[in-house]
This record gives sequence, structure tokens and C-alpha cells, in this order.
Amino acid sequence: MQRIIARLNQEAEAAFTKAGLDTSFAKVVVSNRPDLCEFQCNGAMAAAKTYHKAPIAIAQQVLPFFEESPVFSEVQAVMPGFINLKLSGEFLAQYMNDMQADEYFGVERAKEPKTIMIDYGGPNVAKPLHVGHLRSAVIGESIKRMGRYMGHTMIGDVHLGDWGLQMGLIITELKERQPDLVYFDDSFEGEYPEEAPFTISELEEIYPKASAKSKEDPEYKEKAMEATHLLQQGKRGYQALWNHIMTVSVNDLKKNYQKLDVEFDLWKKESDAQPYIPGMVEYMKKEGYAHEDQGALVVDVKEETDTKEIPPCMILKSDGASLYNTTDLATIMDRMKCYHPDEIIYVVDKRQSLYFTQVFRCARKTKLVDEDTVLTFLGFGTMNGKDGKPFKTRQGGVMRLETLLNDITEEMYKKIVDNRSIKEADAHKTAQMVALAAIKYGDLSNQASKDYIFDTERFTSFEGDTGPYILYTIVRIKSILSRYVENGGDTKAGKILAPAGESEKAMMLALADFNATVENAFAEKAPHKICSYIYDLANAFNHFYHETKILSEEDAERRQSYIRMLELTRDVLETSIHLLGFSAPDKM
RNA sequence: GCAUCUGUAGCUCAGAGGUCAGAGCAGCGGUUUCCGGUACCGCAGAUCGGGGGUUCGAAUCCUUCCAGAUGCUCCA
Repeated sequence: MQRIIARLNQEAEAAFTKAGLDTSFAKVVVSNRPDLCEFQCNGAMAAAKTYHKAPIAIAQQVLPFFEESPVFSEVQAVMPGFINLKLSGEFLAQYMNDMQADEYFGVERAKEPKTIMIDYGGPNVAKPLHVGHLRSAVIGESIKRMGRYMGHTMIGDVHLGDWGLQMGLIITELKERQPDLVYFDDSFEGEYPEEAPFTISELEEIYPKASAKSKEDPEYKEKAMEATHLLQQGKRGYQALWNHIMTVSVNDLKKNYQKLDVEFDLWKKESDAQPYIPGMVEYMKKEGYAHEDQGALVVDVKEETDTKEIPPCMILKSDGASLYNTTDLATIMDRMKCYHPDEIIYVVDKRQSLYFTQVFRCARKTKLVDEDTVLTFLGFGTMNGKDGKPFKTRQGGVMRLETLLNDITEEMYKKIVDNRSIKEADAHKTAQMVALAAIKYGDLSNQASKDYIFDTERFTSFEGDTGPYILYTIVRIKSILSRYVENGGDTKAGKILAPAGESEKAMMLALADFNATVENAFAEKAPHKICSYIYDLANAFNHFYHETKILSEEDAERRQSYIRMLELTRDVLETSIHLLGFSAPDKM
């Protein structure tokens, strides 16, 4: 469906044409003075110079042609040359009815759907998720859902960190503790056990211990590096252990992401990219892209327009080992080969900006991607505590994501039980939903690229610009609708009528903005725009609700119109929060 | 040192050339013959970091200074 603003632009263009003026000046925008008008056209001021006329004279010149249009109920030319516009109620009501009939509530889906891979999550094997993983998961999930809603093929890849020293460390520590395990018996030729010799909590305890030891004890580190090397060479026993580590760890990660309502299409790992490396290195050498520099193999990626020195992209370390760059480039090869995406989006910490600049340039220069393959770096800021410093536990340690989620769920549970009589089991489930809304909305309502302060008290509040407030509004609408149905009402009867009052019209205008909001939010990869949209819509509804008797409205047609409006509002709100990655209960 | 980003009300954030700079929280004052008051309405609170410039018009563009965050080949 055409955006309402696009329709208004058409009207404006027609008016300017009729007035003998260039249509390039005919631009309508949402008013920033809602007390004066709903939309405004500022073209007269821009045109003043071209036509050597006073802006107000130009405004008055086109005004009659705006008046002709059926979509406006009120048009005015005011000093210095603004054209103030109000929409006709009938036009708006028609737009509402069309919107309701549309499966996507007016959103224009992509005419040429793209295949877009989105790399987010980025957890490491054998390490628990901590708060640092939150933003990537939450932002990435939202963008993935927005892209899907727009009709694109979105492929979410968790891009698991399973390569490197960490694995060697775990194997080494395991060997110290349980040297008798068959995995360490080189003469063993039988089948290894199916059961892992450790649980996830043991694994999570082993890794930090091993990591600490390796920092203090060079000999231990040597052993871990050796183990890593043997693993990468394919040593049977280590491979079997690696499989166990993967299985135990991935199962746990999946459980945790599920609690966050985050779902990946692919569980690809850094190790999956390793087979591409030898060929890739060979190719880069042969084509002359890569050269040796201080013993390392690098690709120059600096460009003339750079305002600063961009260091070359390193492909192999001087000891011949691969590194993060190598793996990421190989991953790009893998992705191009398997999915041939039009775009790859990386949702990662913004501090990796320079690094990704290097990788992207290298991939482009060495033609690992097509010329028109878009590589997007979506860097997000740090999640800070109330003191403005990176979020920590009270003890100053890294907080687990699970702990954060549990704490906030507990908090929500108390609030829910305090205020409403609700069944124990329901309260628990509801608390989880509200907690997720609190966390995700709190995160997403900030611009992704900026650092933000995670304020538990503020995010979990039912008042103000918060997730719980949005859910409360949805629940309230649902409650009214179900009461209507209980009393024998038919929610599908009738249609939306022209608004009778100001607050009703304001709500319609808010609803009508849904398509433009979603389209823009996805184009700019800015979930916070959806947040501010639903906050406005929720406010518009609550305002309307407070001055309108809905169920006791005596005029049957008007009552049906109200009900249909509520349905549309509920649907738009629920669709929006789905795009953000959470959902609303029926009661709370 | 160089580079990037950020600086808007007491606090947390929107706004990215257009009419008095918007919210929320905190503060103060209201609204209940109640469809969910975890709501709604109002008041108060801002030389948009400072200076200079471009423009009919600048929080928004340019420039400079100040402050903070971050990053600058063999970690990821």
C-alpha cells in the first residue's frame, strides 16, 4: 500500500503543476506543529528564489489547488510561506479500512527480495553467554525479523567461536584432571563413548581455570598450544573430545537463546571455514594480492581517500598460523559459495569497526565477493551500568546473561503478583514475557550505535517509555475486545468510520504511519524507530481510551468502528513488538 | 600523536535544515457514576558543550576550540 505521505506528495505535485510551478518544490512532510496542522508543505519558501516572488505569494498561488483535493479537509497558507494541511476524515477512514484488509497493514514488501545473511550472536563455545552478548543477539534478531517482514530472505548465522586456543586449553585441563580418560590413550582404537565426560557447568568451570593457569604458567600454555595444534591436525581422541565439547555447549547455548526468543537459521562455526583457508591463501598469493611483510602475509587495503593510515589486512601470522581475519575471510567464501547473499550484515561491537573495514576491503579487493555484494558493519555501543561504566555485577565481575534475565524476571514476578490476583503458573510465564519486553525494549529503544545505560529500575517500570508499558497497553486492548466478544459482539462487523473526535483522529494518523515506519526502520537498520513509533501509538490509544466510552457507545455503527480500530491497533502493536523480538500475554 | 564517534532539561534519551526544541523519569498539582488508575491531564524545568561561518531559515550543514568514549598490523 502506498504510504500516506506519498499520496499527499502526489496531491501536492498535482497542485504545484496546476499552479504552474515546478513539482520539485512540492514536498509534504509530517507537521512538527501538531497544534496547527497534521502535515505541512514548505515548498513555497524554497521556490521563492527561483520565481523571484514572496514565499507567501507562492503559497497562496497553489493553495486553491490544494483545496480542490479530496484528501484534505483544511488547508492554510501562513507566514512566512508555510502551507498547513489537515486530512479529511473520510480519506483517513478509508486508509484505515484498507490497512486492516492488508495482510501487512500497508507495508510495501520488497519487489525484488534479497538474500541477506546476518551474522549476530557470536558466542564462544564452552563459555557462558554474558551481558556483552545481549546487544548483538537482540539487535540482530530484530533486524532479521524486520527484513523477513519486508519480504527478504534473511539467514541468521550465530557464527560460533569454536576455533583457537580455548579448545586446547580445555583439553589440557581435562587431561590434567582425568589423565585416564580413553581420549588421551593414543593406543586406543575403539569407539569413544557417546556420553561426554563433563557437564556444561563443569565445562564452564574448566575453561576460566585453564585460561588463568596458562597466563601464569608458560609451560602449561605450551601444552595447550600443542593440544590446539594436535586437534587441528585431526588427532582422533581430541577430535572426539571436541565433538563432546561442541554438543554440550551448543545445546546449552540454544537453550539460552531460546529464553531470549532469539533463533538462528545456521549454527555455523569458525572451524567450518578452515577448509577454505589453504586454497584462499594460495589464491591470494598467486593473484598477487598478498605479499610478505615482516614475515607475515598481508594484503594492502589502504585507499587514497583515507584520512588516516589503514594498516594492511593480515592473512597469516609470521609463524604461518591463521588468525581472526583469515577465518572471517574464509567464512565469506563459505557464505558466497553456499548462499550467494546479496548482503551480509555483521552485528558486532562498534570497537571492531576498523577491523571490519580491513576485512571488507580485502574481500572486495581479492574478489571474494561480487562487486554488488553489500557488506554491512552494524556496530553497536557498550551496555553500561548506572555509573556509566561497562555493566558489571556488584562484585565487579562479568554478569551472565542468564543471571540478568533471572533477576529481571524475578523483579517482574513480584510486581505482577503484587498488583493482581493471578494464578501462580500464569504469573511465572507472564513474568518471563514482561521481563523480556523490559530488556529488549530497553536495549532497542536506544540507537544501536550509541553506548547506553542499562537501568534495571527504569526498564522494568510500567510507567513511561518502557516495554512493560507497551505490553500493558496491548493487554488492555485485548481485555476490552474479549469483553466485547463475551457480550455477544462481533469484532468483524461494520467498518471504520471517519473519526468523530481529535484523539480518535490522532490515533488513526499514528496507525497510518506504520508502513513508513517499518520501511524506514529496516532501510536504516534502526529498531529504535519502531520503539518510538509504538510508544507514540500506545500513547495515542491511551489518550483516546480515556475520553471515549467504547463498549457503552450507543450508536451501533460507531461502536463497531471503535472495535475495529482497537483490533487494528492491537494488531499493529503486536506486529511491531514481534519485529522487536518479544510478545504480549493476554493478561498481566 | 593520528582517526572515528558522542556532547540536547537535574537524570535517561528522541529530533539530522523549516512555524514556540520533544518525550520519559524525578518534582509539583489535578482526574474514579471506573470498557484494566501499572492509566490519563496539567504545571515547572533547555543561552541544543563554547566561538565563528553558510542560509530567507541551523540542535541539524561547514570550521575551530573544549570535554568524554573508543580504535590504531602477528588478540578476538
